Amino acid sequence: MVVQPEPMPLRSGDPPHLAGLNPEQRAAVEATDGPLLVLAGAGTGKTRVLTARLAHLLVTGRVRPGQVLAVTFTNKAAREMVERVEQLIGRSCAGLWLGTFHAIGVRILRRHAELLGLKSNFTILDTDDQLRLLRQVIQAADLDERRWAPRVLLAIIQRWKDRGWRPDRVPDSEVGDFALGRTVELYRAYQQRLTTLNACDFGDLLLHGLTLFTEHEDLLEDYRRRFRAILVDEYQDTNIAQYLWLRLLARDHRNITCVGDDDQSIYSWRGAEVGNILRFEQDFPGATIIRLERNYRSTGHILGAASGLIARNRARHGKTLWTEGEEGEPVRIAGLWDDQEEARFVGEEIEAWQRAGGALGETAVLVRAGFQTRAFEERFIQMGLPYRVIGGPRFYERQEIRDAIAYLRLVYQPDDDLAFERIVNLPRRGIGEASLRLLRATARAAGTSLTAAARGLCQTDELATRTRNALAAFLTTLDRWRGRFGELEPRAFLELVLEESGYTEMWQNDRSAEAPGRLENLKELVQAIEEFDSIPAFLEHVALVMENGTDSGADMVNVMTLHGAKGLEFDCVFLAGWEEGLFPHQRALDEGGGSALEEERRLAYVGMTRARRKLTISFAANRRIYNQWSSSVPSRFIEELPAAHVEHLHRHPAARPDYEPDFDGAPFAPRIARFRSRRAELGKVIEGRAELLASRPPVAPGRFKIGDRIFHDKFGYGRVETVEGNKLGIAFEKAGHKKVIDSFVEPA
DNA sequence: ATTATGCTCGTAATG
DNA sequence: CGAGCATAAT
Repeated sequence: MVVQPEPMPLRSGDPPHLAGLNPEQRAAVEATDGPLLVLAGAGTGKTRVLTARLAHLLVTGRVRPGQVLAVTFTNKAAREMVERVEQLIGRSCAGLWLGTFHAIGVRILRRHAELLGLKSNFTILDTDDQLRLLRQVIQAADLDERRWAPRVLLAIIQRWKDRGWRPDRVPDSEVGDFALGRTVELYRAYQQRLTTLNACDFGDLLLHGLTLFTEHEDLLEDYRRRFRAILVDEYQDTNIAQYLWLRLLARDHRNITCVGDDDQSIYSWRGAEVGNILRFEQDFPGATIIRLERNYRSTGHILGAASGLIARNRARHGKTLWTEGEEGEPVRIAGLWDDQEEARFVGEEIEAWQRAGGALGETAVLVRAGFQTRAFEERFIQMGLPYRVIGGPRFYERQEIRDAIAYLRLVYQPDDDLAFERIVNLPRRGIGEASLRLLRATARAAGTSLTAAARGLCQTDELATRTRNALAAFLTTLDRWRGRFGELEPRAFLELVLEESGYTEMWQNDRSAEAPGRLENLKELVQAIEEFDSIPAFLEHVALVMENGTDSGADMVNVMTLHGAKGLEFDCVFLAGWEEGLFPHQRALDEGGGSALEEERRLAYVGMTRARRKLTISFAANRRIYNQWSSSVPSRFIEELPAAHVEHLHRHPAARPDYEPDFDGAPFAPRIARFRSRRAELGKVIEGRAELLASRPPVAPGRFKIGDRIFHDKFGYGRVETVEGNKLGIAFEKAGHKKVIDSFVEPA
């Protein structure tokens, strides 16, 4: 049965967590046990439903906090959820297992580390550490690390871990040419090194969990009994390993709620599998599926344009967003000469927005690739337009922060060889590569850590006296710090280490441009550590989190990548650089098969649905890439937008008859023939329309006539009864008579 | 041990 | 073009 949803009247007796929910939302919140998939379109109140459902479970007494497992994708989302739930139920929900998969993974792993041959104080490695380690592994296998790049191996191993494969489980068919087909051997060696280092990488946090569960039935039973309700946010972003976790844990009671939007799955390159959300009904037979399609965010035109675009994808559940809000302005499309003109155009538009009373903080410029932000930054600086770039290198990934943390790690864990290598000669202590090689060889031969090997080596005369003294002094300093480890507050301790190590001084003496910023960051780190009771607690936090401290309060234009914009919304959004090769990105086009292209299209959809009121899409005919000019052709996504919701502001610059594209040396070169035919089309349209240049609609308007059989994403099959402009009256086979906009409908 | 020079490579970025 | 890394030169 399909019912056109009506806003639910407020019932006076409703508890706060149910107040103001629409019928679908309410159904999702109140659904009883069993697998439940909530397909929540952009701006349909997904977070609201998730928190309300959690509150509902707690308030009705169906579960106690300690019996709920709730997973989110970012720490930020986790924090927000705790906050909102506590607000809804009016008390603390301490004891709740709420966090990212990885945070929950660590928590479980620390409890049972010994079952995996680890100590419970194991270190969590980041990408940098992993690469160092893999380089060693590749070298140890007598392979040329220039031919076989550690990065590539890391990607391969990560991929395998994402799928839940330990070295013994990697299918033969997946062993590629890398390292002459010895990848599994390298993977195994890497895991061995991790164990000796008492370390895990991020993939292990999930993979080891799976090993625990599958090899210790009793333990799995424990957790199954413990978690009587499971909630998962952003299900479209889960990887196979995470899916396997959920399936194991939910097997008995099957009381699992997943919330997500297949149309917003944009992280396959990070291991996410849209398949998980598409397959939900097969994975959890008898599952209830609830669609949230009422959008509270965007205008009708924005929604119509975005829906028309995403409808081109095949791999999707299919939803039709609708709104009771106003139509608003059509989505505007602007063709500019080059990236600078694009930046100028956007800048002027933002000024106009501001003059009309709009806030800068409510505007955003979203780009596909990081380098695109530069043109905007330059222009905004020139104009004196306040802006901030969101994203960029994260705080804890910065060199100086990683160095400082390496000091703490080494003090806390003398066997942390990676930390040792990082800072043993930083600042310079005269312990060079040659000495380090000897140290490594000694450690390896004795099967000990570098610290232990260094101690031994200082008793012999194998090292030059100078080096030996330097090393001995370093070890003594470390031991002194270790002596004061428990006695000082974390902040005082960190300050002591930074001071006595000469690390701060190193940057003070550095004359380079970035040195002041680095000192600034170190200060921030010192501030940040104050919130923690102990250094170990701080290290754990750092390994898992550490946000980029941005002053999100200030009224500034937001500039970021499309990926970075997921989950955010703004009144006025600019989507820049809609050109073939850039967006969709060439890599996606090269891949063939179409699934990569579909992900690009989802990315476009995510970008468009960030906008509440005003949406402008732009493209440039010429762009500098790697400091080389190259010509481009408008993105296919522009043509795919339903004409009814779109307005063209400029004629395409490349439509000039005298325009000669220069595709030579372009990193992503479109086909010249394709370009020429495109130009011919654009020329024709310009003749027809002086000012407004309409894109070629996917199918000509007025394409439906009375009696046509059609298909609608939401209402299914039907027959056209009336036609008024772009509005169709349809007799649906299942859903009765309805008026719909023709862009939501396709010929059956 | 540090510094200079040459080479390659270039989508997105959480835990 | 320029960051990041590896090798060569001092």
